[in-house]
Amino acid sequence: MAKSTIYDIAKKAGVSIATVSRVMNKSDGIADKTREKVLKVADKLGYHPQAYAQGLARKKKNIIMVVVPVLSNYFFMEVLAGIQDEISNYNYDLNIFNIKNDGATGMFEQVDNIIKRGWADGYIFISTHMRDNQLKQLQKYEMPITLIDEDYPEIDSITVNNEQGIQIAMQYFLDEGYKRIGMISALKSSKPGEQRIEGYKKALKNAGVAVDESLIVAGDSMYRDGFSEQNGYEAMQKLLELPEPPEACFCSSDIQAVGAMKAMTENDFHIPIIGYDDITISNYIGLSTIRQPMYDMGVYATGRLMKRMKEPGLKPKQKVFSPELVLRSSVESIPNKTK
Amino acid sequence: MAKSTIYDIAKKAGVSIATVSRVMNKSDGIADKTREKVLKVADKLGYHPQAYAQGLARKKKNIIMVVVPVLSNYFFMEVLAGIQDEISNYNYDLNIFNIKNDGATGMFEQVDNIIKRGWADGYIFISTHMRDNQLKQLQKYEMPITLIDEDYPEIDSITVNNEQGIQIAMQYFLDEGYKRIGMISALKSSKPGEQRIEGYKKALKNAGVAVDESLIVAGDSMYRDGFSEQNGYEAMQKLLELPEPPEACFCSSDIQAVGAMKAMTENDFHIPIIGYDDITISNYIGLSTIRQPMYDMGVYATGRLMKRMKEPGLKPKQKVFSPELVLRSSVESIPNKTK
DNA sequence: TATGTAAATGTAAGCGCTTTAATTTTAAAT
DNA sequence: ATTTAAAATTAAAGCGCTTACATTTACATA
Repeated sequence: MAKSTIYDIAKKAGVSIATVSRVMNKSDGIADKTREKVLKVADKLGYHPQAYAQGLARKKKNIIMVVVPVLSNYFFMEVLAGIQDEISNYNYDLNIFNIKNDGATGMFEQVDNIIKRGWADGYIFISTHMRDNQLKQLQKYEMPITLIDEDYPEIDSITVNNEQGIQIAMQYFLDEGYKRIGMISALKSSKPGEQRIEGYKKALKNAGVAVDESLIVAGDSMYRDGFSEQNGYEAMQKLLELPEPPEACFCSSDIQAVGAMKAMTENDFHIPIIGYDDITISNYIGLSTIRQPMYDMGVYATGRLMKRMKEPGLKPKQKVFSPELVLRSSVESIPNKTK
Repeated sequence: MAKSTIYDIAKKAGVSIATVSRVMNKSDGIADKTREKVLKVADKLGYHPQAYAQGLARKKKNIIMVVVPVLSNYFFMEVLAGIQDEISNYNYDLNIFNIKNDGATGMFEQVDNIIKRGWADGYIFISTHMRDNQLKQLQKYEMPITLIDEDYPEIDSITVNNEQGIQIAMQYFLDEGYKRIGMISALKSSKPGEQRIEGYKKALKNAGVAVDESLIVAGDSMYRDGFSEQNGYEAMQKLLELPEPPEACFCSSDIQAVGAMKAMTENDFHIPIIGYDDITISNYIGLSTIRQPMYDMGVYATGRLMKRMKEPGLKPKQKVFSPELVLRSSVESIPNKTK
């Protein structure tokens, strides 16, 4: 079945292409009889408007594009679920574009190209972690953009107050009387990596506790910037090998905490641990965590983008969600053999 | 910055649009001097070819589209990671299209529309579970398609021998001397749901063990067709409430097994359990499982699709991967209080 | 200097659709 | 039977690009 065009339908139905177009677009001013005739032919020929031709002729693509640096990641999955659910309330299709984080081409260049090429009517960028001057550049394309997990004053953005999140976790530990608190970081040079380390130090300082740099560790595998089970596993190994292991541990992500817990089990040495994110699984494995409302962030971001697409003049808005401490069995202390 | 077209560049550079087009496409037969001149202007005006116009003019979009019914799912994530990595070896962009599984519009109608609209040069459908006559329909669009996790003789497909997988797991339990083996299913009416139940029964029959229907259970929450932690949790609750609980348990997916393990912990009643998939986390929580080479499936599917795009005449090929039993601590028996 | 050839560039048609403005048809009003 | 306004339809331009074909230019050869 060679694909048919609007011309084929028009000819076969004995009308002009304009009429066919109108029928397909459900625009009115078409006699019922004509509509039926056209529809019947279109159906028989398996006709459907070509997305690219439509996109060119209209100035609209009816596409929202979400750009993520990596797919296999819980955080993105949850956020995407929110976006997905919310977008189904509008007449837009969702396209996910996965930019390569291979260093060969920078994040920015790729994002820049995507926008320039005009793929969609609006964009959501998740955790692309671009620099301010780069974000500024994007802005001048005058395209509706919403940022998730990063912010820039002139673009709509959705973030979580990370510093506050860490603060809460650390405060809990401090209140419990722990002073030597380990910190499992990820790629230290990544923006979220940096932020969390900073928050950790700040919390300690506020409590008047000296920072012991040796308690801040990351694993060696840097796949996904270190936000992986393996990385957490390696990091905890290191912590436990310390002459004086920490009494408790804060972890930059739940997924790393999963690895860290394994390391503890294997070494038969358990310290209270708190992760970050509250991915679905955490609830099932008893992992305490700082909850980020990932799903809600996706929903909110989508709503905001839609709004901006309607009213481009809107003043940029920075939405900051608050994290929340969720306590589960992982903070119960289990008697350990003394080292 | 109003977006510029090829005409703007041509005018400003004092050449024809054909020349600009040639420069942008790196086609040869362009004097170095001209190229530089054009490039400079293009750069200054922030020009980049419009994807939709290009797609229309050429007949090629340089896009591979992966269609999935749901995103927040480990299986898809892993498969996608494979696709993603493999595709980066070719000059194609990856687009993920997420069809809504809301019953309002059937899977098929959505998939059909996507193909008809001509979004991409090739498609990969993951777990869309369409019926044979529907798949047959798609086929006549003569578009390169590869199926993952479902098969149809006339379309390239990648699957795992599910029956074999269950067989292996059951055999292990039977060899260990268990006779009352529970089966945590998912949505029983789903294609994979059915398959796994069938495999379970077959394995028992082969071993001459009577099937006890009350040992085949699913949870009540049917979000994601029951392939969720919650569903597994509920299912295991049911199993443990049985007058005579099973001695071991096979689980349709790792993610359900995670929930099931929680139920066991809460009830302080442990039986050996084997999941299905081998998602990354399983290794870290000691979950035994039947490994599906998800990543490899993604890689293979992509390679196959590329090949078909080059040689459309290829005879359809059904690739079947073999599953593998991975034993971890979850099959160790832990003494339980007698009920 | 005239001529042939290859390289460089330009012209214009066309990809499949939308949409404005113009035209034709229909039906209501006189 | 006319006139007229409204409804239905069509013609044609244009969306931004590619590309086959035509034309021009540059240069070597006779």
